[in-house]
Amino acid sequence: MNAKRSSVSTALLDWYDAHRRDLPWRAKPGEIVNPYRVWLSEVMLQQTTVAAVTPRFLAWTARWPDFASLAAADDADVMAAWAGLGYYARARNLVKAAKAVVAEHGGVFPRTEAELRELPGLGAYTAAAVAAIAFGERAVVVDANVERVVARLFAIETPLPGARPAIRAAADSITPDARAGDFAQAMMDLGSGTCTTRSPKCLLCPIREHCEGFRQGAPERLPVKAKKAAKPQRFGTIFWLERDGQVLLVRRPDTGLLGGMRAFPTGPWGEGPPGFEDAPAQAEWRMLDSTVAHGFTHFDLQLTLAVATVEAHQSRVPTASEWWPIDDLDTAGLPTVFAKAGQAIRNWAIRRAA
DNA sequence: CAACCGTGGTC
DNA sequence: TGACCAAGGTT
Repeated sequence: MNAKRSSVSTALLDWYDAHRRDLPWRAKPGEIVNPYRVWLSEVMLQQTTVAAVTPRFLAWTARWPDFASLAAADDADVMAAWAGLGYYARARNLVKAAKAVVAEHGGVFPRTEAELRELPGLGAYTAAAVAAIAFGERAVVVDANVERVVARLFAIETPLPGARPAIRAAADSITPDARAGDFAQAMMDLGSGTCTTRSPKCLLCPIREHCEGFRQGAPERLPVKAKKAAKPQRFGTIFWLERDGQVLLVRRPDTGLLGGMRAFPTGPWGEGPPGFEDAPAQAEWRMLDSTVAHGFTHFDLQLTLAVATVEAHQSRVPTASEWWPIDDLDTAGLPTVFAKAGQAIRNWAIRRAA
């Protein structure tokens, strides 16, 4: 083992033993690791903060505690349980992967990085993290925390994403053969609490003396990142169709934006001014004055709200739709953009009634 | 390989 | 307060 690998990993693991965070998916020292919980937490934590994941992880594991229960779960229930977490392909892939574990692996999670990589929703990072944390395999685990720590430790100046190969090689060079899972979690704890994006707490860092970025001064400028393109603005209309205290919901197609989620009917979102063309039924549509704004990863959306009421007998509506009690709308599992719109319309109705 | 895919936390 | 960001994956 090279000298830097040994000294960095030893210092970091000692620090981890003393300062590790107590998280619900983390086995306590001496406790048996549960691979299902490790996998689930890793997927939930993809591009998602610990603060947002923690309550959702607890609720999810209470309802679906293992691969078998998740593989047998109702799709609509799973998607509703994921509502608000974003990147909904993760939920669709969780079910697919759980079914594959039951059907193709006899209910036992594969333990090598290569086998894990074959399951839907497990990419390079997650397969390595599960192999290391759940099964103790030596794997090079590189997430955004590790990228930041390593870019500073080795003073890598190449901008992301171009620096990925060099960062991965550097991470490999400091990953120990033993305790690879603890090492990965130590790097992530260090990155999230100490080697933070804006103002790293270098005086508290256990590997400061090995850090080239610290030695040079101004480690916070690393890693260098390419500038992001401005987000385009799009417009759309959503349709609130009410009938006898219920509102019409549809299920979005399984692919694409908000795929597989319950939603209000809506036309395509584009440049044009909003209109009534894509209404789900013939009715006296009325456009509300206020709009709802929502930001997605790669565009900003301004939604116009169209409302109408129909009588029970005139209920010619899309086939893949359902009437949902308005008073129970919070249980429908709507993605945040539609939850916002629904709340705005209910607020409008309350003001109007007053 | 660059575009697509969400949302809440954080300062 | 808005801009940036987070335990990324898929196509």
